[in-house]
Amino acid sequence: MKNNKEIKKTGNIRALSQHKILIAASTEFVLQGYKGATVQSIADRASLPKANILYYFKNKENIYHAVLEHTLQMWDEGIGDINPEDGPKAAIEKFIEAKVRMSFKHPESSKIYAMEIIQGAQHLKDFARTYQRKWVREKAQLFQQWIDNGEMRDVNPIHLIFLIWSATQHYADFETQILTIMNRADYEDEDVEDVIAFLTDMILRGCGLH
Amino acid sequence: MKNNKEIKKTGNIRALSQHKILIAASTEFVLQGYKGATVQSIADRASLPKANILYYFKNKENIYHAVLEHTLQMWDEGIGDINPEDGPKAAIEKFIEAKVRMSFKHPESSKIYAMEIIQGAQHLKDFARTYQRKWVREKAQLFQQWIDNGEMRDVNPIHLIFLIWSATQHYADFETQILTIMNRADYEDEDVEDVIAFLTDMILRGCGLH
DNA sequence: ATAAAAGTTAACTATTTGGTCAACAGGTAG
DNA sequence: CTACCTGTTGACCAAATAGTTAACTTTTAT
Repeated sequence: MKNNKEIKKTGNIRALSQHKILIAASTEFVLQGYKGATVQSIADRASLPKANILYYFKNKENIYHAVLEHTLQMWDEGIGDINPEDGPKAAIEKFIEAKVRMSFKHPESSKIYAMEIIQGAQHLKDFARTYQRKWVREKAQLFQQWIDNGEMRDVNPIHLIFLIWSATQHYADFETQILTIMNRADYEDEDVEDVIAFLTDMILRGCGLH
Repeated sequence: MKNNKEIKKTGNIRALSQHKILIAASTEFVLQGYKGATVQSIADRASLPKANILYYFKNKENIYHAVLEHTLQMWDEGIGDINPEDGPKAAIEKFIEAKVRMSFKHPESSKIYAMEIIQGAQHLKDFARTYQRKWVREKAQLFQQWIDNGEMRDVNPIHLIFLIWSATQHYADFETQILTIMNRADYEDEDVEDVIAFLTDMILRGCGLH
């Protein structure tokens, strides 16, 4: 008696609670790290009793897994797949724009991802080894074709991808530092456009595509 | 009876032990985060009994502070101060080279620094607010002068500094990911030169300085 | 030679924390 | 109405861990 229809009410409260917990957990994991985030602190942030958290997620590691999965989904969406039809200029423009918007919209996702990688990617090794490696190689090959066709300068495509990743994610991961240096409390909408314009300009020129 | 002369032998074992502990602690903090790194794990890695660790450092937070201080010293050295005499081209070249070499030589420092910032820079707020903000503004002004003199393209100097920081540190912080994607076990000396060449080329072009 | 200082270390303690459990509440289907 | 499933929650426990203590050894200064 558990078909998809019946999960309207029951499934609703489940999904709602789980989502609330996920958001709270994300914040805690970013702020305190995996070990530093306690089930109690997640519960407090979600305004639920601790036992209720453990009712929805078997244990703390499960919560973290769910958070990571959520993060990877974000990554997938925000990566702005490169389209061969576009040619190098439009492709790079779209890619940079997608990643910058992503960074400003979901900084926690970027931060959790970054922390996971910095600490050795214990939970993401497989992801990087399979999915991500394939993605990078494919896109690098695409850039190489454009280079061979004389459509853009001869730059190392893999390093180019790394450059775009690092430069865009920086605004999410190092948010605190950047805001402090710029003496601001928060980013403004304008900042997003500024960063897109700056990075697009710099990198297109670097590729001989201005 | 404690003048500087007497600290030759006594000070030696102190300095030696403290250094050994610092190195071990750095690794543990990177791998496990602040809360996740236990005094015992640091002791094990340093091959010392736990009580000995607490003899040299009053408590865990003290160890972390020492590690952070050590990291900031690294940062200071590795930042390769920008010299106004050099002009924009040489200045950017030197800056990029210094930061890239730094990243490959002391990835743990970069990682600890990155984690601290990502988590909200609780221990580094003052550093960023005073020292770092001043540094960035000074250097930005320098770039602005070069721009005004027509010595380089009109690009936002602050974002330029962020770009160089992010692109260079990426190879330290995301080491794991990059190696996995490139299907390698470790970086080679050659990689350092490749990255320096790639980033210098890209960014100089972006600044109209090729 | 010896006293003081510095360093070493096992054992212990108080606290924190992940996870369990059992009792209870609320809604839903037949 | 009633039996069942889902969800809620306080109380509890065992393990982990930061930090203390006190006994002991080694080094240094005179």
